[in-house]
Amino acid sequence: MPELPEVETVRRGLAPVLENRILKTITVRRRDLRFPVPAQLAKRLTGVRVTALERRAKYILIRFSDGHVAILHLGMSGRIKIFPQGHEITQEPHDHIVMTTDHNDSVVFNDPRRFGSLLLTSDNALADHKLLKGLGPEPLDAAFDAKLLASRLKGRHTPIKAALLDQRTVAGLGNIYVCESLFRAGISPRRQARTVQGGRAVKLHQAIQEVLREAIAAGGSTLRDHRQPDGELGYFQHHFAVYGRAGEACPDCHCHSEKSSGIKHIVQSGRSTFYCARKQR
DNA sequence: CTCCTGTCCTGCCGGC
DNA sequence: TGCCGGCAGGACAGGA
Repeated sequence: MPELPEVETVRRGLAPVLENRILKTITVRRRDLRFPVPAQLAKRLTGVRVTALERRAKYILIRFSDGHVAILHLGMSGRIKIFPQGHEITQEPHDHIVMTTDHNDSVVFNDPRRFGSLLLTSDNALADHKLLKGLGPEPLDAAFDAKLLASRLKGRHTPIKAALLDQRTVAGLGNIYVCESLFRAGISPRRQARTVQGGRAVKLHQAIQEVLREAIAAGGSTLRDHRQPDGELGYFQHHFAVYGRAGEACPDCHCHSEKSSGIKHIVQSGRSTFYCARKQR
């Protein structure tokens, strides 16, 4: 589920609840997530103050005053629920981790498919952590420009769709926002990555940043289960130009007519791709 | 190295 | 109505 905009939305919802708070209780109901939740996690973090919530790619980093850093990934179906102090905590299936702060707010990590993970490291080991080490640039950082994107795509003999899904190229894009970015840039998902240089790289860079910024502003996209931590729905899904719209006409286009059948749905490296063959080359 | 496929897990939806 | 196959927003591990 969650790509960069959804993860950023979760981070923003979580920050006011956790920052500068001491974790009073941490309950791990299921440890067998994508990676086992460290057995000592609760013991290490209980009674420690949270100093900051950050995001790197699709990871949420929870920093603690003693140098610990918790690395949270929501996988495909992970969700964060917040129960403000005084509200009844309703339990649901797949509530794997529950924590409560010294303000009596509760934070619940729910993940039916258990592709998510919660790991623990320390500030000085963070940069070298195996999950973070190979990640490409943050797409919304100033350091990420068209030139850097082009250099990351140079020489790559894989479709641009696959290259952008690869977190080592740019970190944080997933299936939806890759499709949407390629549409906006007018680039076919089947185009060889190495041919996205010069003007095409400029357009793609701009499209990626626009799509991500707009999606964050909309609180992310809600397909099945993404909600903001306060329960509000994200609404960027209403702005999808191509994702999930096979057979429809794409915006301002005559791709759906007697002679063409609208937005195409193909499968690339095992994932659905949606695009307009008329606008994307 | 790079690239591609299989795999983990549960829930839901459409078709028969 | 009920069952079953296929598919889902991710990304690692391992093979070619």
